[in-house]
Amino acid sequence: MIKVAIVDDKPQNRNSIKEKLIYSGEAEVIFTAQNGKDFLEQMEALKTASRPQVVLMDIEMPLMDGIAAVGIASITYPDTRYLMLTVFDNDDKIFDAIKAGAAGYFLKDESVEKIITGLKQIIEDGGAPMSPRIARKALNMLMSNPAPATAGPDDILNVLSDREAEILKLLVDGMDHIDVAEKLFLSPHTVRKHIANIYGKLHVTNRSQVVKLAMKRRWFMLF
Amino acid sequence: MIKVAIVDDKPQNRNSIKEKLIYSGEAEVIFTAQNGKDFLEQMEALKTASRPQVVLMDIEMPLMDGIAAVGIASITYPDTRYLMLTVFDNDDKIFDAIKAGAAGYFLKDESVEKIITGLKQIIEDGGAPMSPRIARKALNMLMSNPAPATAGPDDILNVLSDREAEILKLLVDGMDHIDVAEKLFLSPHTVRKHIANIYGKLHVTNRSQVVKLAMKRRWFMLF
DNA sequence: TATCTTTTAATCCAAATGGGTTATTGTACA
DNA sequence: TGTACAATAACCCATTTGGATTAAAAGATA
Repeated sequence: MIKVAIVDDKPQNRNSIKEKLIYSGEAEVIFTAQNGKDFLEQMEALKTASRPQVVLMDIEMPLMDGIAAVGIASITYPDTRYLMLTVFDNDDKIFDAIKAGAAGYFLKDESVEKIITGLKQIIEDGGAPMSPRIARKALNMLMSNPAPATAGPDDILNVLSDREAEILKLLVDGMDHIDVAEKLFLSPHTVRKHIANIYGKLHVTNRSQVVKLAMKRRWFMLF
Repeated sequence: MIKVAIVDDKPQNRNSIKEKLIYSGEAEVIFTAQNGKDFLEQMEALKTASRPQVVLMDIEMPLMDGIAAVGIASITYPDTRYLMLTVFDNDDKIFDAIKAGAAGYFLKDESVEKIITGLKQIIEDGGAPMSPRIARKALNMLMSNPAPATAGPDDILNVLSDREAEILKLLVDGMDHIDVAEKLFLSPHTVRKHIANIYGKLHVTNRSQVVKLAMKRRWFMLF
């Protein structure tokens, strides 16, 4: 049973979706809310374990709309997934919602089967219901803000030597060249030469930039 | 004029694309290369400012193929964008190339207009040419990559003042205290005082540690 | 063997950094 | 109206850092 919450300002919408989900026997409706503010208050009142796994959230609502609510909730309750409810598939607000932290969306007149399939999918493999057009737009956004997980630890070793990679890892851990020298039984001079070579290869000019790059590319997953 | 490099093992392919681009008057071909290795050597020989903005890269080539080349180049030259050249739109290797760091691809028999449009787009708004099918696949890959987002009681703005957060962001971008002072019209003394306060609040002792922490917690990457 | 790369180590200098301390101004809050 | 805090700015000092250059030894490769 998938634990779901429904947020919509129109009572008939809430009830219609709720009944569909309950009738399917696959989902259980933890609570319903009338707007973003109401939703956040009800989430706060619940214990962690009893919070919904998925929230179906209308975009346009009074007091606090769905985009604002997702923006907050996706930070404060990151384990819950957020799916928007919309009438049009080409709504620019869908994209705003994805930026705010929504995983995907359903059309309001979607069949029960499609909704249930989508819910299962998002719980099981994280795949979110989304049209190719929106997917494309979201991807562009992710790609322009350089990508996580494109280059793994293997790729960095094609660029840096083993020793350089070893030293870079220690730099990322916040050590200075003296610490590194002691840890690796090297002269501080040697360590500094390696660091200079690393900067050259990665085209950065200081410690912050190289740490940022290494973290962004997730080169050393061991922390 | 968009600065482009072309990498393809077949001379007639290189020339055909090169002439199309030059004829359009929109792009300038910085250099051409025969394979991945040749490409990397020519990149290394160039000064940063004169490197291509976009590289059109064939996938299958002798010595070093396009995927391996992009894997390395997207790390060593992250400011350059990489677009693959392929015959088939459903080639699984396109997906491998995207994982390695490519932004998108062109079909080899694409019209000049489409190529120019694609090049402009990638420079201006980061949008990469890609079919919806491939986009969806790539998006799923990126989305399944978990988002840590452990905000809450730890939320950055509850700890740091607005000014401190502003300065921290610039530090993460690799600026030193002089750069920050100029950017914010402050005295370098003031900036250093803020930095010291940030370190104190976050319990770190140097630049690397604070950059690592900010990146790990994703404080300044709302996506 | 000759050559290349990696790793090691050193020198020099100028600049940036970290760790203290002190002090003035402005704003918000009780 | 006083007090707290944020933001501003300055001073000190020792250490770390970045950049440039040189060079020796070990290992791999052709």
